[in-house]
Amino acid sequence: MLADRALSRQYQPGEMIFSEGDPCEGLYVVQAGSVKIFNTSTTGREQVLHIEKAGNTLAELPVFDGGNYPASTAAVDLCTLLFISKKDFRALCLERPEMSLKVLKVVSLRLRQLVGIIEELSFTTVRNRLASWLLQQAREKGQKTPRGIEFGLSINNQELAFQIGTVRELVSRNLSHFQSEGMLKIEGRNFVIQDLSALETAASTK
Amino acid sequence: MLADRALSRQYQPGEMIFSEGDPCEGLYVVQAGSVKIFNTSTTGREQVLHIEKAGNTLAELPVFDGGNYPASTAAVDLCTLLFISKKDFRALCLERPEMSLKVLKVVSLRLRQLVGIIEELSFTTVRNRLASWLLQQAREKGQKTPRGIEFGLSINNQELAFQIGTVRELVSRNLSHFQSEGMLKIEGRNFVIQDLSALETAASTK
DNA sequence: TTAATGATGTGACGTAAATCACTCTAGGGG
DNA sequence: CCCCTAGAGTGATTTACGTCACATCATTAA
Repeated sequence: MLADRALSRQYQPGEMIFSEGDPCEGLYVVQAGSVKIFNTSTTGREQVLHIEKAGNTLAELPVFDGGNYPASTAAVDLCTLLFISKKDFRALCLERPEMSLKVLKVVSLRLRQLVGIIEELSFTTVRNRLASWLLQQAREKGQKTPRGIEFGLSINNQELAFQIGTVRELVSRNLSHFQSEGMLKIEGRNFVIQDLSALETAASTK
Repeated sequence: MLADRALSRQYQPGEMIFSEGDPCEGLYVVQAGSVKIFNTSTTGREQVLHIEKAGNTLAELPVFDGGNYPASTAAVDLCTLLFISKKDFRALCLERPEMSLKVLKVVSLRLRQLVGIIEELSFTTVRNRLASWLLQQAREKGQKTPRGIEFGLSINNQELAFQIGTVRELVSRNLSHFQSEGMLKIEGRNFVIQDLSALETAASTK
């Protein structure tokens, strides 16, 4: 069985799992916690490609095309990852064809997300992307209250900036704008969306 | 056999094959000519994701995750495409496991390219990307001559701009710069790279 | 209580990018 | 032969972005 040969390991928050350009040994399954996949610029900026939570796989691609990892991955929380070697996984795919289709589905979804990121980077402003990001958070974990839609944030502005492809300062400034325009209220790390439709307008490109 | 149920059709240069958001019916194989896969902004700009030449497949992703096409595709040249329905292709993958691995390899490569585009859009300037693009062309079809590395271009500046995610004017301006810096000579649609290493410097982010 | 640390908010500034508005040119069709 | 058009080149301008510098605030450690 596969699990016999798989290797489980724990990573500390912030710890690197692998770096862009590293040779690919196999793929990972996130068992607990969450990890971020990202690129780094020479000046220290980051562009987050994806956040992967428990239950999902990670780095499926280089298993099949033989190349190196195209991006880096680091633990966000304390997390546990299961490692499966390239060889074992390929064997499994040949043995069970339906497994391949599942992997294809995962990879397809990822491709779709990357296309979305490219579209955003090409055609939208930081303001647009930040508004979209807030709406996304609201959808995922927002609570409807009399004051609006509320949710808490576990990351700082720096990390948020990396997720929408910009820098800390612009996040800070644009959040201020949203507040002065009355569509958002921030208390510490608690966010209240007061005017959803205004935020939706801010998220759209026209 | 698969070919029995597949449908071949010819497309005129510039003709749309499908548009972003269209429901996915199946995938295509490029038999002749080439197509471009791209996104469009509300203001009419384009971002080319990939150019697909004869022999390659197209739109594999939505076959497996069931979503709509995430980008548009149009014929560049006069070209012929073979259409294979979603159902037929999925059946084929289950029947022949090694087929799945091949598709996975293609999709992985595509993913890798998209990550590359994101990295470029996030961290490089138009100048960098244009230099990279010229180097890429030189590698693909450049001829070494006494004057340098020569190649012809079949597309106009507008199309070139879309491929590197910018606008016509910036391409024109940056090509002028490269010429006045002595690393490039343009005669009509014929390009001569006179100083390769200078162009490589211009392509790198430092 | 104080010092130190990390995150945030913001003004000022420089630069790259996009847009607008033209001009110029070459080539094709009438 | 001339007109028309598509593509290219280019100045002027505006806007968005990123960087630097610094002040503020909260939290923690000493």
